[in-house]
Amino acid sequence: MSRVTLAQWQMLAAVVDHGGFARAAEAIHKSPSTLNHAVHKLEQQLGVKVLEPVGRQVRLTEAGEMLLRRARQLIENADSLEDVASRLAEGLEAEIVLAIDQIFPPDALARALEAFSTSYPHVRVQLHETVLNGGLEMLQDGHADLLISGLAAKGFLGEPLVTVAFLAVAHPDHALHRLGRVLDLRDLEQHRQLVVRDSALRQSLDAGWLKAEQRWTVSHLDTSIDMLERNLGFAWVPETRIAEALAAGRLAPLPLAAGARREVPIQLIHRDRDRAGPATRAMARHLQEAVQACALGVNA
Amino acid sequence: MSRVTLAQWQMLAAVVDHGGFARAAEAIHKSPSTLNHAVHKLEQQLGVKVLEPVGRQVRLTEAGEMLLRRARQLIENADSLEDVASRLAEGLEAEIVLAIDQIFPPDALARALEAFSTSYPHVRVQLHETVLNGGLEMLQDGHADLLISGLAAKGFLGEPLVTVAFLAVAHPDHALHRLGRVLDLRDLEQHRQLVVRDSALRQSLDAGWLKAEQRWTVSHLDTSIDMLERNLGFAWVPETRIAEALAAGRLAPLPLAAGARREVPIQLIHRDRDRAGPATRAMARHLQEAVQACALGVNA
DNA sequence: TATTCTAGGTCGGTTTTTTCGAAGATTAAG
DNA sequence: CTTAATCTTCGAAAAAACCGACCTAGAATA
Repeated sequence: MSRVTLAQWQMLAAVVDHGGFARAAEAIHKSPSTLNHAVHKLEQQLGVKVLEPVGRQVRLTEAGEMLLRRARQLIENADSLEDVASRLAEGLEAEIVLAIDQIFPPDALARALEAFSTSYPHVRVQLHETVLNGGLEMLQDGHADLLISGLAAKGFLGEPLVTVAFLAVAHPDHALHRLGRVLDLRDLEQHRQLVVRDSALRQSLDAGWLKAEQRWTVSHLDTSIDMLERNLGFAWVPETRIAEALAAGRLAPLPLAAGARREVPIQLIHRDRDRAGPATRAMARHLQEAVQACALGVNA
Repeated sequence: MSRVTLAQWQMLAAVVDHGGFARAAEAIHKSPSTLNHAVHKLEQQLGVKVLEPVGRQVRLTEAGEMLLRRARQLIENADSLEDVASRLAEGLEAEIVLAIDQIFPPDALARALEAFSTSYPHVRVQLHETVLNGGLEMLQDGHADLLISGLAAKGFLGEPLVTVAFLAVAHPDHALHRLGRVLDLRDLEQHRQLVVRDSALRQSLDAGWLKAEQRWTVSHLDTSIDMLERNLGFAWVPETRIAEALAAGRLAPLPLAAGARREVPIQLIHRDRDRAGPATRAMARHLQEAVQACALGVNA
């Protein structure tokens, strides 16, 4: 089982690129005989002539041309691999774990991830869509590098990111709308509220803000919105997520006397800001920028 | 400029795959200390720890996992490269040159090329679409490995491949059709004939079968058919190439007294059948099979 | 035609790298 | 506390890569 080394392919490439053994030797700081030896050994190992004499020079054979073309790719891959390693050596993370609360606008998330993936194509991203305490739990257990949440984490420093507006809404045909008047909390308690289940494993926070008699708990915000549109209850949901449904008349805001709109400040929280690697920092920056870009996009 | 060798990556992979230095050493017939040295040197060159001790064994670090995943690809590419070389050593051609007369059905050609490319993905194919003597010239000059032509090549052995039926056709509104009667050659001579230019560089065969007063010569059969559909003349063209146009009424066969239909036997000719490499032989076989498959396809 | 210059090819010795076996250190299990 | 199974370290031996000097041959030149 003979093995051609990368160095051999590189030397062959050098000879071809610099047009001769002598020139190539100078370029890569080797002696001509070294190159000669390496190429001949390569030919012997493969059983294929890659260079043929023409006049007093050499040029690639047909087979050599084909092999070298592929060998160049191989060399490039090897370089790329070492490049990745060198970034890793500088502290770049191989993987970063994100805990993002479901209330965070998906547009901004997608934008941030896209920007991140172009700067750090080799860093894997693990994305957890959390709800309330679920995100905090991941942060506290050290299972997440970054958390985006509407809750404050004790003992962690967060940076304000954006405020998400929650709107109490229901289907236009919902009984609460049929009342045709301003509503108070007593009215709401008579009807079914849709809440999203806390994703925490240990201590689940009670996510309902109301003691509605009937309550359905779902795992994902999307499910909740889907149920709203099917007129299965009412709920507070992020305004940006239902903008289209409101415009199309599939949902309508409830005319509450107070509290129809809740502004929840969202924070970006590092597990350990000082020890965060470059990828984590970049991801944090991209998330900030994405939020602002989306805000501008809405205004424009 | 430190260079990690393929062997180093392979040893790392072996340690991981066989679950330890000792086992891996046995598997690849090296001593454990060799593997240890190689991996440590790798780590030192990259500046990254790839293995970490856990108990009395080792396992991949996060970074190591990522790097090894890519390294495996690299190793596979290198193996593939040497594999290609070994086939080359056995006489496989790096490139085969085909001279295919334009009258050869494109369907069959495409089918053959597709089949060939799956069996010999690394062999480049140079395809020359020739006309009449042009193909013979390439064969005689040694510029083509295989020729498909309707002409017989002196001094070369050909295998019959298929017969192509040529039909004299013109646009339905063409003056020849308006005559409304059976035509003879005198009639044709009064009108413009479209002929395809011989692609030979040295001795161009006069491709026209008629001494029509007006003649347009084009380089490609497709151009000729296009002109026919634009009612710019009449011509003999392969039936299979205009089947659709005939069915759609864009073209109509000329009612000639004789010679409206010409059967031209097509041959497959090797430059040197005995010395042909495996790729050339395979290509010849695929061409034969493609022709038969297409014939069946038409019947089905 | 003879000369000279400029390539690649060859050869022996030197230096570097790789490899190995043996001894040391560490940890899980008995 | 011993034992067995790991990885790790170390020095020497083997292998290889490397170099410089010399050889050979084609191409340009006088």
